[in-house]
Amino acid sequence: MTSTRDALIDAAADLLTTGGPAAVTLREVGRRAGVSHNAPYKHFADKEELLAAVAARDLDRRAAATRRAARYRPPAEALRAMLHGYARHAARDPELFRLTYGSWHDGSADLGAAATAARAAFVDVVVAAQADGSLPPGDPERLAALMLALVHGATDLALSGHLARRGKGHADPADLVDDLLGHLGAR
Amino acid sequence: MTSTRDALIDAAADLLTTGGPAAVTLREVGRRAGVSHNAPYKHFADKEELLAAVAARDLDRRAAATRRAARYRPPAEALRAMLHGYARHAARDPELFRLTYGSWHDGSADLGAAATAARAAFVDVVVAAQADGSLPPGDPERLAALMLALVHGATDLALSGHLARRGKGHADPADLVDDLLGHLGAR
DNA sequence: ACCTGAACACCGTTCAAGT
DNA sequence: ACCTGAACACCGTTCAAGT
Repeated sequence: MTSTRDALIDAAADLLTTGGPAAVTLREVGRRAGVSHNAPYKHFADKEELLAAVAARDLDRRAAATRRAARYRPPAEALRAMLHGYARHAARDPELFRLTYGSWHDGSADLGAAATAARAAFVDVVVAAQADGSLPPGDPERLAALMLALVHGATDLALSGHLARRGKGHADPADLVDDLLGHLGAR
Repeated sequence: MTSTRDALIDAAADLLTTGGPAAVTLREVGRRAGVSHNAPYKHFADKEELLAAVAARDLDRRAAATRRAARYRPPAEALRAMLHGYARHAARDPELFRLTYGSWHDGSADLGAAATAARAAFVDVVVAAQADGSLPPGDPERLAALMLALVHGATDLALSGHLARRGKGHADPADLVDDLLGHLGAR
């Protein structure tokens, strides 16, 4: 049993993934959800709030995937898996990635909570990696921010074509993650 | 003497900076440039191409500012100044930053050339910093990519509110740049 | 409480025409 | 070569009304 609200979020996410932001029209969202073109206004204040709900759902799923990547693995390995997973997810659905980490939707408390939860899952593994000596000491939140910023930036630059594409300078986001972990002394 | 084309680019950049992407309408761009609402089509194939021209101009200016930041300074200091300048520029004009590094405008060869030039200016300083021992050896383009990805990611996450805002985990993009340089052993 | 259909203002783009 | 004004299709949003 999916509520109309969930059907609207599904439809919006599908349209975004398939056709980019321009394809997400409330008219088409309504049509796919089997309701009229302005039924969305009974569930969301406006289009931006609908998109914020799509982003919040993506963040929730990422946080879950991040925690899964950490299970049954030594911290250093879990760390690498989480960061690689971040880049892989973005490469698989660039439009959704851009929405989720795009311009901030102030209206949504859900989004803020989901973002905090996703970050917390990552910080936990950083703490564990520091405890077993595979990451240097220091404020774990700040070290986590360093790694998240790196993987986010590498991913975003790769998507927009601002990373050298070929030749000796070529590097995937995953390569840059490995470079950073190497410089940090993670084993 | 500014051509109509330059006036259109100016108007579009102004509107973007002031009111975000939604404020950039061809009608208002034309009005500010003193022409009709579809005169832009005589200079650009469509709206996207106009925005690509705005982005290319921004990249050119950044490349120039990056080279300026490197003059009369030891490499390690120049490096830090360039990276801090990157973050500062983005904080000063977030909308322009998002446009320039946002979804790729395939149509524009100018944009690709401008992006390559901006990157090259940075790589030169990395090479100099490696030569005087303030950066570790290795492929300079790849090391440059690591630093650019970090400052880009930190900046983008800060703009979208995905970086911890307060408390012990708080870190500016500039702080994360310094952290990375510290881990790389830059003096 | 949730939904519909008509309507409004606005936008990107096209086209025929002007100089 | 560059520009204008009218027109078209489309979109987000509002509103009065229905169950």
